[in-house]
Amino acid sequence: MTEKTKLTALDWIKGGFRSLASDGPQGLKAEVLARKLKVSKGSFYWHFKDVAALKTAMLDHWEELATQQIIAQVDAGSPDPKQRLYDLIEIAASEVSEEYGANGVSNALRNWAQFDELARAYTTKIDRRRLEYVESLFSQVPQTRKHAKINAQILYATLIGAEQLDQADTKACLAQTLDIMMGSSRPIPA
Amino acid sequence: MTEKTKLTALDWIKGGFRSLASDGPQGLKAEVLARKLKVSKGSFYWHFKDVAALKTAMLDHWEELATQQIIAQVDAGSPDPKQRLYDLIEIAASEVSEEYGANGVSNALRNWAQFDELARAYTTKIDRRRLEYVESLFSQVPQTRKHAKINAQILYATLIGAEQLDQADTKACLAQTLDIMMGSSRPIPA
DNA sequence: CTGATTCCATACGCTAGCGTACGGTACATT
DNA sequence: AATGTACCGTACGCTAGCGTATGGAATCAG
Repeated sequence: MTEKTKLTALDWIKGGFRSLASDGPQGLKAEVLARKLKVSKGSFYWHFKDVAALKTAMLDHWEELATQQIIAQVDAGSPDPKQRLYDLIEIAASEVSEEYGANGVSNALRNWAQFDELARAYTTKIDRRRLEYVESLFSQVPQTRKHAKINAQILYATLIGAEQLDQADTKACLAQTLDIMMGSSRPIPA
Repeated sequence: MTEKTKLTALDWIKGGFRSLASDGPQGLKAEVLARKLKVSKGSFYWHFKDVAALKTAMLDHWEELATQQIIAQVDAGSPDPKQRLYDLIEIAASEVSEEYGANGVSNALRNWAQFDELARAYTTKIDRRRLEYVESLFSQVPQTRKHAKINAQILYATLIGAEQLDQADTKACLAQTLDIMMGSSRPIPA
């Protein structure tokens, strides 16, 4: 497939995410990426001023995707906010990060952000928007209205934590969390 | 205070955790640690064969602390399992990592483990033991017995996720999670 | 066909960190 | 006092990665 003779900046960005997902922040090196893309680093420094430039480009790209994802979520599927929550966790737990080869990109992103100020600034912003959206859904459901804000935090935190726990089944955790929030212990079949 | 003229291996281990908490896995370098401890790296290579040796020493030390922490939790406080869960989240949310200067050590540990096989082996083992303990508590509470295993996963995942979410109040998330699991929405004052 | 532009390879100097070798000091032991 | 051991400083060669400089190939404009 990938037999283009010339690369574009987007190719480097995608390669950056693949490398980030597989090797962590350590994978975001010019020469490392060049090797994975089968070119020399001379190519890299033509497309980007330095590695910091690639990082901001990656984060900008990710922010764009994240907002698109929210927008698509807003005007799609059932109009029932309760059902929307269940749809949401289904999507969040699958997250195969379609075009980046490796999954777990968002996971690696958060890992990266923990000790990198730039990445942290982006993820904090994105998290805030996502939390606001989930909170708006909870506030539309009678059973969960009173604690909409903290319910959103719990659901999102459960997603993040379960992703990192080898022992836990992310989808099952999210579903059960929603169930007990709604008051029913097992309302949704599958 | 710290005016010892000679260092011990434990000093390097503690320094390693401080550096890990502040700078992430990148902080676990011989020369970096030496600078922070105001000595040369000649000292480091006397106490440890190489950096890998320090890492395993740190992980062994951490595993020891983690098990002690569980044991202390088992035979202390109220005999009521329900109350024990509330005591547990109080402790977990505070976690100031008493002697390592910086808090967030367990957070950094998990971050480290995400792209380091050795660290991952340790954290996986520790997580499993912790989950088993929390599950045993849930299984002793009538309201939560049926879903003891997944409740344990959810509570632990919420802890992990909330710690990494700037927007979230960890203690509040854990308390509310327990509340809805127990069936009461606000049973504990503070 | 000729330039100009785009994209990449190669080579260079520089720094950070690794692990080793060896030398030095402080303290205990006898 | 002499010797040994524990602990640390310094200097060395090595590698990985950074960013720069420069030239070459390929493609497009005219």
